[in-house]
Amino acid sequence: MTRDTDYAVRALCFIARSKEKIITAADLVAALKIPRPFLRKLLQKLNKEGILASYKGAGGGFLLDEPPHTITVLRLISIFQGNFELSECLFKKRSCPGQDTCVLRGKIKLIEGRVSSELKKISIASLIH
Amino acid sequence: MTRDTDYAVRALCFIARSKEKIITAADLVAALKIPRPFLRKLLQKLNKEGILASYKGAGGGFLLDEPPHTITVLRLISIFQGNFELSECLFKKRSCPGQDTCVLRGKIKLIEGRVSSELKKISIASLIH
DNA sequence: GACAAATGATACAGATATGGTATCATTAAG
DNA sequence: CTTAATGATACCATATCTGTATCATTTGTC
Repeated sequence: MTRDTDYAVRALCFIARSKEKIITAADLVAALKIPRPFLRKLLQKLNKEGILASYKGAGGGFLLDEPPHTITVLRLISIFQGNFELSECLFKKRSCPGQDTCVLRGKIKLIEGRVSSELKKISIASLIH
Repeated sequence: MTRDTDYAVRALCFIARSKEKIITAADLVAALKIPRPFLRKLLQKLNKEGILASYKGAGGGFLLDEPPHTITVLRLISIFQGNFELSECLFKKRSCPGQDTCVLRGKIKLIEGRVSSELKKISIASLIH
């Protein structure tokens, strides 16, 4: 997990806890000590993904735009780090040399699938309870 | 998995198959089309780890120095990519802000443990059969 | 309407890791 | 002695990660 994802989890947990109340970037900086410009970028991304609603101008800020149980860690990872993959085939176009690599890749994909489904079970809701 | 690890798996499978026969870097380059200097660096590392025995000079090359079933993918990953971790705590020294992160980290560690034990089951022996 | 408080958009920068290259030293067989 | 091999190292290009800086836009309040 990268810092993006980690910060996002913490920010979302904080926002989810303060139900209804609008939260500003400044609030989050104060509470979580995340570098401000970094946090802002990340909040904007969450907004574009439809996870947060944003309100501009004085009195503005952010609110959850989805129920906390639909926001999973798997999803956050895929937002900030691209699709979750433990291993990627190096031979997209070219022919893959021998079967060993593919045997390995097959086993890894299996593990990957299990991990994905575990990460999908971890939601913001499950973290704040 | 990085390219290092991937190449290492393929190289070791190749070497494991040609039992007894000494294998040179040139053989591997020809068979697996891995960039030569990159491969050499990686073979040296496997040698230092005791996985390969090396012989210098004309007629030299590499041999397995361990039975294929003790060479696991988990071990190769830890050699080339450091200890296997899905997520790392960002707050080594400083106090961790709130419990959410630790709750999350706990769940991730659990998944991590399962993945590790799966990766430990995949050995060079299991790949060449 | 002016001002202040907030987000939106974007460009830039430093550090680190990854993937790969180049070079020279060392060893051993013939 | 020459040639074929590995050992050791230093270097480089690129991408990603983490973070900074700046300006534009919107909105509430006086």
